Amino acid sequence: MPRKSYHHGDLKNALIQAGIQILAKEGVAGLSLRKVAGKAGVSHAAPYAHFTDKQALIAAISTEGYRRLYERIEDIIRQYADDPSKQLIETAWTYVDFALTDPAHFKITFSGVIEQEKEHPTFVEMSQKSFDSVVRIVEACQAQGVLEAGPSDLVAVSVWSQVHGFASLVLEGQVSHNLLDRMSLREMLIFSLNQITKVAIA
Amino acid sequence: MPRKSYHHGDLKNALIQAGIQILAKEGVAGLSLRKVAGKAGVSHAAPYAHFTDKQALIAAISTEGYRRLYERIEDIIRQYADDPSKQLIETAWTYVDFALTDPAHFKITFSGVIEQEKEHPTFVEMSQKSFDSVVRIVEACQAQGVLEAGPSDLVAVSVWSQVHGFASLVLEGQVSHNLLDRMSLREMLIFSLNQITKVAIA
DNA sequence: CGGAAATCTTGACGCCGTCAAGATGTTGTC
DNA sequence: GACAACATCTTGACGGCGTCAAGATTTCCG
Repeated sequence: MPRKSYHHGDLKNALIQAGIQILAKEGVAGLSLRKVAGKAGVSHAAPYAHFTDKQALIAAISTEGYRRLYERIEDIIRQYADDPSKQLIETAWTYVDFALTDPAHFKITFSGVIEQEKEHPTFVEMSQKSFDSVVRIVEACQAQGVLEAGPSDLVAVSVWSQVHGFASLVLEGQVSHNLLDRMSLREMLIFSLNQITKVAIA
Repeated sequence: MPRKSYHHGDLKNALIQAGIQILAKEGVAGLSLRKVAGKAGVSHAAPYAHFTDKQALIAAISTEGYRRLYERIEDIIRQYADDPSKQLIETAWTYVDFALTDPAHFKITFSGVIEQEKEHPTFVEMSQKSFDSVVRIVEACQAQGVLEAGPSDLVAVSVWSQVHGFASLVLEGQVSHNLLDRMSLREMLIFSLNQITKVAIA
């Protein structure tokens, strides 16, 4: 889409969105600043008015990924306000669903492509908020005896590890065809979650 | 190290080792075919006699990472032949230890940097062998009532997810300082494993 | 021994991230 | 309303990158 004026108006967000689209179409390897600029209809060096370097754009795209996840988690918490088990399952599934729906965006967000995360405070903040949401779900589950008692942040790390690991394994194709023929990914995920819960959930 | 003859002799392995060293020193972003070639003392296009493209070299480096893990797992199985719980813990820890000791090599091996894995059969074979080792440990644990009964490959996916996820979270810095001050990573890992075992292990 | 095959070098191409210099538009101040 | 300061964007350049083609060198095998 061409722009009317010399100035774009909202180039920063346009670059982030263009980046997400390129990730979806061409994967992590296909993401270049020049292509992102081209897609947004500006010259190849224009992004440097908004991002100090490529890592900064990647950090912004990652932050957007975390924001997307965070908002879905908050929706789920609201939707199943009185059912912590359901919150746990649906949050886990939304995580896996993100990985399947937008693999490259998921990878760049959650697979440590960002090198110096400390230099990107909004990224750290967004990931912290997401983790805090999980802690809240864990605490609700503990209150109902669904999850083992103990420090909620520690249990949350276990749960998050389980789900993150499962999503990663699926993306890497490490889940065998043999297994995939027998049951769906959602069933496998729920099975895995039931390994760490005190009582069965579904 | 200079070489005596026009032909290198074992350039293929030299390139893989050079790649692993560069990963250790400069991270994933610093890995280029030209630097690898330079480190091995050959011209910039020499690698193309042994690898079809950069992805093929990355696949070889990843395969080497899986081989390293596989050999350690087999050592652990032998060392604790009559103690499945110990096998489980030490295998999990060797996985996390790999991530901490050589983060870039770990990432490139286990974090889906390889795009078209089907085109690299030795990589697939090595990852399959590693997974099979885990399945054997799981079955031994199930026989002793340490892990829940059920399809061993399915339970193995749960265990592997847990450990892989934990290692990834640690690498990404998602484990809070607050938590790290209270206990060691090994303690956290053992806590997580105990979430999925029927009886306490240590 | 001689030619085929494997291995390595050289040189080139286009794409990339990044920087410097300058053009263009916007905003705040008197 | 003019104009200076500023933010934004363009143009052009640089070295490094992955990759390919052509040719040089060495090894292998009939």
